[in-house]
Amino acid sequence: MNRLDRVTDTAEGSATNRAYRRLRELIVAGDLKPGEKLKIDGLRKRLDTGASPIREALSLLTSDHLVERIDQRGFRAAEVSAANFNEILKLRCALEDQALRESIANYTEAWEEHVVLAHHRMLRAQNEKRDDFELLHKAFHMALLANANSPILLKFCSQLYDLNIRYRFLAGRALDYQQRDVRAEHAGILAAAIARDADTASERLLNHYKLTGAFLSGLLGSGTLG
Amino acid sequence: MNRLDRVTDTAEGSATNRAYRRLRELIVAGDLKPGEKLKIDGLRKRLDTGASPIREALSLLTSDHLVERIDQRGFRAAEVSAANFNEILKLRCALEDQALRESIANYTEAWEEHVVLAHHRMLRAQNEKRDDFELLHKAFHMALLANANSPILLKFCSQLYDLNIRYRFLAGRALDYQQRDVRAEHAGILAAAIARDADTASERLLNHYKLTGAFLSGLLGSGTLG
DNA sequence: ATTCAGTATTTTATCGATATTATCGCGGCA
DNA sequence: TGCCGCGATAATATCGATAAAATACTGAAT
Repeated sequence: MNRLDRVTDTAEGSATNRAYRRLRELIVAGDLKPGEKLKIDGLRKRLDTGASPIREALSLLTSDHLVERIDQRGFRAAEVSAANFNEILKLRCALEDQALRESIANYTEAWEEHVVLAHHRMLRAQNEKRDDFELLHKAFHMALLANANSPILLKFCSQLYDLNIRYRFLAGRALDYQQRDVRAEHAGILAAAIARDADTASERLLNHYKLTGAFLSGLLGSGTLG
Repeated sequence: MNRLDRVTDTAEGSATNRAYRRLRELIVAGDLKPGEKLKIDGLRKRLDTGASPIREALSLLTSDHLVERIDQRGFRAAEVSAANFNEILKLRCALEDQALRESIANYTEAWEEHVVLAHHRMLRAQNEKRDDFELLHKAFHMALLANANSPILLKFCSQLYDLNIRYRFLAGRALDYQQRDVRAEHAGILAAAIARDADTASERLLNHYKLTGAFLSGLLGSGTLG
């Protein structure tokens, strides 16, 4: 593979990075099912790359709790369970509460503008039903927390976000976002955040998660998921 | 390398696992200095193994925030800074507070016995000045939190513990544990935990961390490190 | 039928080699 | 003198092959 081929590849960066992003997509979106054995050779063919990048990408994904590594017995996609889902929800609420409050405490105009922009981009994608909505939705939520200036906390939140969204995909993408006025919830969080009202912002944010959580928890309980 | 050689190796498990453990030791103990470039070939010779296990171990360590991976530019040991240290301390307090309270809320006799045992082993190692004290010290703290039944939270706490202990090593192992009656602090935490007094236990645990934290923060501020 | 041992097959883990990329140093030029 | 680009060097990333381990399979004995 020479330089020119590289450029025309679907994504830039090293083969490992591409494999990492692609595999994460596949797991989060549920194309690789929970508990499924991730055979190197199969993935090698599927992603059209060597075994080394695959192995390294899978190693990286173990840190995101999306892949489990069993010594000498390869990799498998992380299992899902109601307990796991509830743990993620609880942790998310605790960590994002803290991050959002610190973010607001460190208020700057630059941050406010970033958040407003992220919200607008998300809204636009939502209205146009563009397929990058999920990406921008995450970007909005991360933007809210970014001003906490706490890289580790932010990374934890990002990981938990991905773990959570995986359950949304498993439950069926269409189901959840029709039921409520999610736009209003987002707008409410944004408004409270830029008004520097940490209590209200946090309450709305956590409510936003808990509503989705209760909905998904119901599905999980009724055995809809794997 | 055949089967018999494997068994006589310093540690068991795959080459990747051995490299992972060894590299983590080296970084936490400060033998690999913060910010130091981690050249594959150098480590390959130092640990007497191939490049693949080294790369994979370094990938795993990035998830522990002990190694930074820069695409196409290799790996380096994570930097240290006062800001980073304070972030770790703050997060640790928040997460361990939650974990400890849940652990106590889920009280069982089996858990109580585990904690008592872990405490005793740590104490014995401390009295005999054995070199596995650090390992047993971590085991005691993790045992306190284990009953929260929250694997992700526990893993976060474990990672933060390692990140924190790294600063202790960098500051010089001897310095901190002479100043206070750490034995009494541990005993106090244990007593409150098995008395199921979550408020007291958490207060003592957090104080335990904050005392060490203030001490190290002082050293950091005076430019003793990095 | 069931269990067990031994064998065949699949899969993982690891090595050695190569291609690609970054880095360093030197000489020419403003 | 200082800076830019080019070539040499070093390091990374990746591949293909092999060794080691686990899994699946077969058939005999109970």
